[in-house]
Amino acid sequence: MSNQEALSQYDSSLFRTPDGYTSDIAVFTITSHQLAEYTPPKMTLKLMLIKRALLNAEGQTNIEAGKWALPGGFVQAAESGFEAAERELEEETGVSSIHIKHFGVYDKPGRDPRGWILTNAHYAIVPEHSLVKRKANDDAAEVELFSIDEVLTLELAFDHYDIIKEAINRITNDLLQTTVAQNFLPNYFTYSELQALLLTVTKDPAISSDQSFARKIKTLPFIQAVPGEKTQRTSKSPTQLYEFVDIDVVKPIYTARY
Amino acid sequence: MSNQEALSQYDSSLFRTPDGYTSDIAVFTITSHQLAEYTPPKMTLKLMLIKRALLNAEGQTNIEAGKWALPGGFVQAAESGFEAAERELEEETGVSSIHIKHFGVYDKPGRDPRGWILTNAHYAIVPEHSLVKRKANDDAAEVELFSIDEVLTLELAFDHYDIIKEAINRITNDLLQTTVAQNFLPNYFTYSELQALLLTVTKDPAISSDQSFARKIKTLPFIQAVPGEKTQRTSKSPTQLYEFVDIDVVKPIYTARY
DNA sequence: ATGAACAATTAACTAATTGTTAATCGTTTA
DNA sequence: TAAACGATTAACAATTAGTTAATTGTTCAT
Repeated sequence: MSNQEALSQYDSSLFRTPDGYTSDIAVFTITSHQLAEYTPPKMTLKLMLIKRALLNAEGQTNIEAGKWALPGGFVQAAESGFEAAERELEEETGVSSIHIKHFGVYDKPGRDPRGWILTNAHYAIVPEHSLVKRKANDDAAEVELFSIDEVLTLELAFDHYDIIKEAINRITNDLLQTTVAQNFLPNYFTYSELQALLLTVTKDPAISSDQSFARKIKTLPFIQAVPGEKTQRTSKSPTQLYEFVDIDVVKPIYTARY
Repeated sequence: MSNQEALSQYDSSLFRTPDGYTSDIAVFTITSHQLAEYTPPKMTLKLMLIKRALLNAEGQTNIEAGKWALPGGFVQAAESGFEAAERELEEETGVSSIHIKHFGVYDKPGRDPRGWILTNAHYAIVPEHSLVKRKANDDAAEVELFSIDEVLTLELAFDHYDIIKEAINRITNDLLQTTVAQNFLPNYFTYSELQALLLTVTKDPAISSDQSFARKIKTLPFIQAVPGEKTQRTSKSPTQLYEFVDIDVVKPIYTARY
């Protein structure tokens, strides 16, 4: 009794199967405003959306045309949903080998009027400069960055409201509870750059106080100073550069201070 | 140019679609050994697996027969993957309205020899007593609980090794960084019961020290003492009972102590 | 009754960390 | 040459953590 034997008896046409399998990507970036030279940046977390074109590549009326949506597309049989997300992100923004993370599946019956279509939701973190060379493809009429506050007020396609809401929630938690922050920063960064980044998603006084945060960063086991490396990009006096150490940290909420 | 018009032009038979869509559930429970009356319990985190039967319901050779696997099954067109997980968990264990959480999709090409079959991975938390009345269904020859250490040494079906590894990782993190622990405990619990639970996934001295933990629990904003409620189930002298308060907590790793 | 046993709780103390304000440093620029 | 300013260090009181020891409340064996 082998798997071969079992396989010969299996026939997927006996029951209904999905009509489509897609991957969507919430592409986050940080826009960094440096008000003047030698000052720390002010950062804002932004999400990239595309406006769905009126006509698709075949010249037919496009589904959910004119609404804002996450970039994405159909998964091919020879790839995983994750690989499809990588491919589509590359097609959409020209960015590859970047941080992408799966965070959910959206499959509520009726979510897509075309039929039983499932989507994998991912979020990606890309540096701002890589979005400059983004190009609209056939399906995407416009591409734009929205701040976290404004994005949920837009008219969004399909169930992308729910997906985006969860994406924002997820990246906020991950930024604070994991070391994904490193994907928004250069390899070597100053304490004030990391601080500016974290302040896009929290108001914790332990982070917003310069003195406390500068003191704290030296004790974090997943960050280390790079000996001798300094920069002047955030201040006139040369500032110590730090880098992430590749360990993963899980800190219980039961031992934190409140 | 309406969605109607666009829909009439959409034909999913033009491209290949998945051959099946399933949901699997990693069912965790805590087995609680109370060594004697009036003592705190020793707890162990366990995962429920089923041994795949040699023949399926139709009397045909079953796929991946004889291996240990996560319970699960096909998602129906009228339900979401999450609802399918709920339904299957209920069929498998008789448990409903319990904590279930989606944590990943497994869709690597070739993962299932029957074709392009995707699975949604969930984990569920069920009280130990509910697994007593579990019943084997047609596909499941045997049902057994395995400790976290031994489960990864078994011969597992499909890519369930990967799924289980991630499930363990996820529940460990969630137990420490969220308030899911409440799903393993009675509504009112003592500090030593919560402590025993957390010690199944961490060795943090701040948790393993009775004195520190008993002092700390009073300051946690998501746990409160239930006035006047005491129990003797963990000690001869009546012990204060606590309950979870329904707020969610996100504590940055950047402000923790190391 | 009496005391041993034991989990829960409190006390007490030292060490470490935090929030805060103030001072100092290094460099640019007017 | 000094003002400006971010980075860094100093200093200190307040809080918290880790630890050991003592106390409390109850059961149970004698």
